[in-house]
Amino acid sequence: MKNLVKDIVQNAAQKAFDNDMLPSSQMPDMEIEAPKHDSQGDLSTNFAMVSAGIQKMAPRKIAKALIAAMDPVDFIDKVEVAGPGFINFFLRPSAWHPVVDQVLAADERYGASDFGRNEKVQVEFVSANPTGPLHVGHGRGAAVGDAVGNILAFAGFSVSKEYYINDSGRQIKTLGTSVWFRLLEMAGRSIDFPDDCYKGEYIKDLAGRVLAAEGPDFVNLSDDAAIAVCARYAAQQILGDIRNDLASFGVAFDQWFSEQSLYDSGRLQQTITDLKALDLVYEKDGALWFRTSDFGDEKDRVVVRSNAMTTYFASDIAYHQEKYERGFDRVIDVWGADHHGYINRMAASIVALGKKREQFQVILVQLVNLLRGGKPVQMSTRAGEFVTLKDIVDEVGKDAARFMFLSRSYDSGLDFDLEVAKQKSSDNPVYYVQYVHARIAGIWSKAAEQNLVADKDVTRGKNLHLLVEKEEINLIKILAGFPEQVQKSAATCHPHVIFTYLMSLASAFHVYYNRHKVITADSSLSQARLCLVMAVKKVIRNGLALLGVSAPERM
RNA sequence: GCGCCUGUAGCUCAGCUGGAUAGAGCAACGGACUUCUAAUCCGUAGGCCGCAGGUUCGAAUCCUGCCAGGCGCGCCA
Repeated sequence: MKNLVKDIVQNAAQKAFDNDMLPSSQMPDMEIEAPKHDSQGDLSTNFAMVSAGIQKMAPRKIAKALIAAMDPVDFIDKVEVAGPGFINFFLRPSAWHPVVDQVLAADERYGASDFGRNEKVQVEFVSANPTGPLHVGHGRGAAVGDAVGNILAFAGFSVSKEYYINDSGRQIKTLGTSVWFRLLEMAGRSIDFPDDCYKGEYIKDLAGRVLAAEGPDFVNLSDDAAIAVCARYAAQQILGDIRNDLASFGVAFDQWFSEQSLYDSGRLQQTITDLKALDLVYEKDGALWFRTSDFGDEKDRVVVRSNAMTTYFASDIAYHQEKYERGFDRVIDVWGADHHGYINRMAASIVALGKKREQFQVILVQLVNLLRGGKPVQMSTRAGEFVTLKDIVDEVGKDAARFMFLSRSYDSGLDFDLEVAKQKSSDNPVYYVQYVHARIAGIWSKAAEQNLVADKDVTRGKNLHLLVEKEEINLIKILAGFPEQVQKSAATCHPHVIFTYLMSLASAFHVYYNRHKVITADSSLSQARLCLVMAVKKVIRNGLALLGVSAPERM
């Protein structure tokens, strides 16, 4: 619709120039948009205002000339100049009816596009260390990363979702130590449990499982050997739990990438060799430093410590190089806001090794405030007391949790109230939207009982010309806007755009539902309305799917 | 001290690649079920868009400086 109107404007501008009503034929960078108020028409363009400089004329004069040059079009009711020079188009209902056909025909692909031109994008998210269960923050990161991946894919990007497993290094050893000491405690030894070890209950649980698997003689092993066994076993178990929790949360990764594999394959050593060959590193105080400050970082960073161990940063450089070698044009990392200090050095390393800055993007997800009935839930990671993602999914359900995580821009902190997320009421936005889907399903089953619709798989609308009510046209306008919202969401990597869209579509439907009966005595009109609400149902489903939320037939 | 994010209705937040009269939910008050699901809808009330400058025909939106809150500034990961 917007493109149609744009063509009309451009043709009129050309014609006005040909007739000497406008001095220049140069087209400005105009916008066609839906105005805020009904009195301002259905669509509006700022053509005249942005042309003022080109035409050297007052905007309202340009607008008048343009309208005068416009050919009459059957679906346009009237065109007028308003405000500082907006040109407002008032459309007839018939202008909007084809949208319903488009939705029904495209079905689960309605809203999809080739906007991304198949560009290969990798989205890496969660990537929590396998040293403990996922918590609320990971939940928000998981919801965001997964939704961004879905949205980019829907918008025509070739997307791969990946989880980076930090299964190497000190924290895994700490995990092994933690389990080992708990195990010794169980075996009756008196142990001073170290302060820097993990203290959660799950560690004791793991210790019990190791003991059961290895047998009573296990406690006689040397510390080093036992810790290695415990570490391997515990990391494996925890990773398995993480996979299960994410699966329950509706998140599926295309790839799980092990940090340890970078050591095993020699990829990490290769990266160090490359850095030396390119003179990007130097030695100081016995350590090897990367000249990241030459590429926008605040200071240089150590990649090999004076004890010959590589840093986490070194693994990450190798890992990101490996990503680009796999052919990704763009790499998106989803990180918690507390890691923002890491962005510049990562970006610097990527630029230093020959990629463009735009090929690396970090989505920083701000922190989650977990509340219960408006009061903060006290958590202490150190003491091992925290609400896990699994706890939340068990308590409020996958759909409510995901919808809540995606309801706000990740640039803002998020208040997540367990009581609200659990409520099956209007306080809870997920039901507001899902209810639309279920209501329409209900209407359709009633219609089927009355044999109103012969074919449930409608691929185009019937009697659409009968849709003339204000609420019906409004609904169709919103349906027409879905593809654009998907693109906006993809272009900005902001899933809450879809959330906001769904809320407005759901609201428009509820208004319509309360004011008009879909099934009436008039079977032709009923059919037309059934097609309209079916289109709404499909768009709700498509939008929810992007956010990883289900669309129930019944509630 | 430096960096990132945030500041919009009583509360939680949309709107931020500049446009017309700044929106929604919750909370408050008053209404609507013999009807396809009241998990809904309608109405009322509620605003120096943190403050001060600047750019512009036009600023919640862009720039600068303040103020306030959150987070971060390791040869940790």
